[in-house]
Amino acid sequence: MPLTIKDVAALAKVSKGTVSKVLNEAPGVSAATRARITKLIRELDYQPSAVAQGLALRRTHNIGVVIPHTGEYSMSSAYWPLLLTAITQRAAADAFNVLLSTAHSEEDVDSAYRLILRGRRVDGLVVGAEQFGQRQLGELLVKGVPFVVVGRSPGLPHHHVDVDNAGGVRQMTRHLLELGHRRVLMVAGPEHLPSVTERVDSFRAAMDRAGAEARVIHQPYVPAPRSEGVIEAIRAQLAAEPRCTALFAAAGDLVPPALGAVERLGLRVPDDLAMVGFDDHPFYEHLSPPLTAVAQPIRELGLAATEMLLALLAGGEPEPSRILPTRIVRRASCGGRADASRAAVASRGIPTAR
Amino acid sequence: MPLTIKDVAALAKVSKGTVSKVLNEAPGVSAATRARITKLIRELDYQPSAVAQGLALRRTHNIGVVIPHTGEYSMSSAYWPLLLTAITQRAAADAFNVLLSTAHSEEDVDSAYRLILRGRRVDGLVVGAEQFGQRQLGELLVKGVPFVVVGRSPGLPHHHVDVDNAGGVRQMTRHLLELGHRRVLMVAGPEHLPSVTERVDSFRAAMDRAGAEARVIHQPYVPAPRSEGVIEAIRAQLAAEPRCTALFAAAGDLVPPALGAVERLGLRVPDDLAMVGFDDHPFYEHLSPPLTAVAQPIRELGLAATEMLLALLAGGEPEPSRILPTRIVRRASCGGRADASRAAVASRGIPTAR
DNA sequence: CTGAAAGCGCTAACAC
DNA sequence: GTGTTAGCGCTTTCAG
Repeated sequence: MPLTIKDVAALAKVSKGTVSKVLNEAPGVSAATRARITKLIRELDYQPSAVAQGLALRRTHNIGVVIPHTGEYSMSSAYWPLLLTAITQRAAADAFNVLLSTAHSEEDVDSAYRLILRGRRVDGLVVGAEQFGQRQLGELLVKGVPFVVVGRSPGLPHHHVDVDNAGGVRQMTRHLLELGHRRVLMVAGPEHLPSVTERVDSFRAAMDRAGAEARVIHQPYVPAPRSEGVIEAIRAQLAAEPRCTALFAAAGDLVPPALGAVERLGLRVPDDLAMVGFDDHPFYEHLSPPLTAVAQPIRELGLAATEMLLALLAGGEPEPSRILPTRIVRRASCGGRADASRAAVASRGIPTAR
Repeated sequence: MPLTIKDVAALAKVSKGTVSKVLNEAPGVSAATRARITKLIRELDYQPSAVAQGLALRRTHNIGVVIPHTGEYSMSSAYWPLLLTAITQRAAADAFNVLLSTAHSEEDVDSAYRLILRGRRVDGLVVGAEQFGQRQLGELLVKGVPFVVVGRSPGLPHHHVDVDNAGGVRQMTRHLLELGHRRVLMVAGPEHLPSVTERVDSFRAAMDRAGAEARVIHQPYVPAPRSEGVIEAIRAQLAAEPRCTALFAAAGDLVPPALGAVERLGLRVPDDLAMVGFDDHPFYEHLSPPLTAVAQPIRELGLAATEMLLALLAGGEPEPSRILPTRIVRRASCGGRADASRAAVASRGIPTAR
C-alpha cells in the first residue's frame, strides 16, 4: 500500500492539513515545520494521489486529445504523430498529462468521444477538426468543457488553430504558374472536409486569376493496399487530353497514389509532368526526383493548440484562433533549380528507431 | 455543476447505494427500480465521475504508455505511431484510457517517468525498452506497478513483447546470400541497444555460417538535417575496397542516410549495390528502385503488449514474453524478381490526411 | 501557526 | 430489496 498523507502526518507528528499546506506551498506553516515535513516527504518519496487531489479540487490535470487512428493508410503523413508529440511535450511542461483517444471510423467517433469524456477525467480537450461532428462539438459547448480544435469545423464558434491552407496552396500554385504551367491537376481529399475545400478553392482562385486551367478531382483517403481506385482515377485524368503539365497532390495521403499513377503512365518527372505535394515528409527528399512540397509547421501547431487550451484552463481568454503560415520546400520535381530545403528544427537524438 | 449520484438518487427517490448498484450492475435491486433508475440515468445523461470511482476503488482504468518523442528524425519509421494506435484501440475495447508520456532525450526519461507515475494515475504501464533504464524498471518492480516492455531490456525480469529481430535479420541475410552476395555492409544503430545487438549478432552469425564477409558500422539515430555524419560514414564504408555488394540498413531511421550515401556515390541500385532495410514503410514502394525490407507486425505487437498488460491488471498470469515473427517484403532493390508485397491488413478509411 | 472536521463523488458493508 | 454508514486521500475552512 502506498503512503498517504495521513502516514506522512503521523510520522511528522502534525495534522494532515499541515502536510497539505506544505505540499501546496500554501502559507500558514512555520519555516521550521515546513522544512521538516519537506525533508520527510523527500525521504519517504511520498507522492500525493492525483486521484484524491482531483476529487477534492475538481480538476484532473489531464487534457484529452482526440485524433484519428494512424492506420497503415495514413503513415504517408507525419502530421498526427508530430502533432501529438508537440501537444504532449507542451502539456508536460505545465504538468499536464495527455489522455489519448482515437477513432478509426466515422461511426467510431462518438465512442471515442464518450470514452474520453466519460467520467470527466480530463479538464479540457484538443480535437482534430475531422474527428468531431457538429453534434459532438455542440455538446462540448453546452457542457462547457474547454476545448480547442486543430483545423476548422465550420459553423459553431470555437477556439482553433490551423495552418494557412489557402495561403500555402496559393503560394505553390503561383510557383507552378511562374514555371509556365497553364493546366494543372489537383488531386484533393473528400469534398466535405473544410481543409479540402480551402485548398481547392484557393487553387481554383489562383489559377483563374492567371487565366489558367484548374482541374480538380476529389478522392477519399484510403489504405495503401486499397488505393487502386485512386491511382486509376488519377491516371485517367492525367491521360486525358489536353494533358495537364503539373500535378498537385493536395494531401500527404494522396502522394503515394499520385506517384503510382505517374509510374503507371511511365511519365518522367519533371520533364513530362511536374509534381508537388501539400504536407512535407522526410522521404520526399529521396524520391526520384525529390518532391517539392508545402511544409506545415506541425510542431508549432501542436504547441499553439496546447497553449491555447492551457490558457483556457487557467481561466484566461486566448485569441479565438491562430493560423500558422506554411512554407514551400523546393526540390527537383518541378524542374528549374531546386533550392536546398532550409534546415528543419533540430531535435536531440535519442534512440528511437526500431 | 455536473450531476452527481446524489442528484440521481434524490430524483429517483432512492439512496445513493441503490443507484450505485444499478451503475455497477450489482445484484440486490428489484427489476422495477433498476429499470426506473436506468431510465432516469439515460434521460439525465448522467455519467459517474471516474475520479471518484477511482478513489473508492483504487483503480483508474488508465494505462500509461511511455515512448520516445516522434521528432523529425524519427518519422522515417512508422513504428511508434502505429504501436500507439494499436495500444489505444485495444485498451479502449476494455474501457481503458491511455495516458501518454514521451521523452525526448535521455535526461528526460526520468521526468517522463515520474510525470506519468506521479500520483498513481495509471493502473499499469506499457513502456518502450529504450525508454526506461534499469533504475526505472527496478523501481517499477519494487513498487509493484504492473508493466510490460516493448522490446527487451536485459537484466531484470519483466513481461515483454518484441519482434523476432534475430529471425528477421537471419532471413534477410540468407536472402542476400542466396542472391550471391559475399560481402555485405550492415549499418546499425547504437551498440548499447539490445535490439541493435540482436540484429547485428544475427547478421554476423548468418554471414559467418556461409563463410561470407560481414561488415558492420554503428551509427546514432540522428535528426534528418543532421545526418551528414552518418551519410559520410556509410559513404566511406561503401567506397572502401574491396567493395560490398549489398547494404543492410538495420533500422528505419538509417534508411534515409543510407539512401543519401548511395546517391552521393552515384551507385545504381540494384546493379552496383543491393539494398535492404529493417522495418518496412509505405514509401519504400515508391523509392527507385522500391526497397526490399523486413516488415514488423507493429500493430500485432501493440495488441499483444496491451493484452498482456490487461491480463496482468485483471490479476491473471500471462506468459512472460511474446515474440512475433517478421516477414520479408521483396521489392526491386536486390535485383532478381520482386514479388508483389502481400496485401497489408485493411483498415477502413476515414479522413485523416492533412 | 496548527489541529479538527467537513466534504469532494463514489463504493461496499451491513443494518433494517 | 433498500437505506445507512464508513471510508478512499486529499483540500479547506474554521477554531483554538
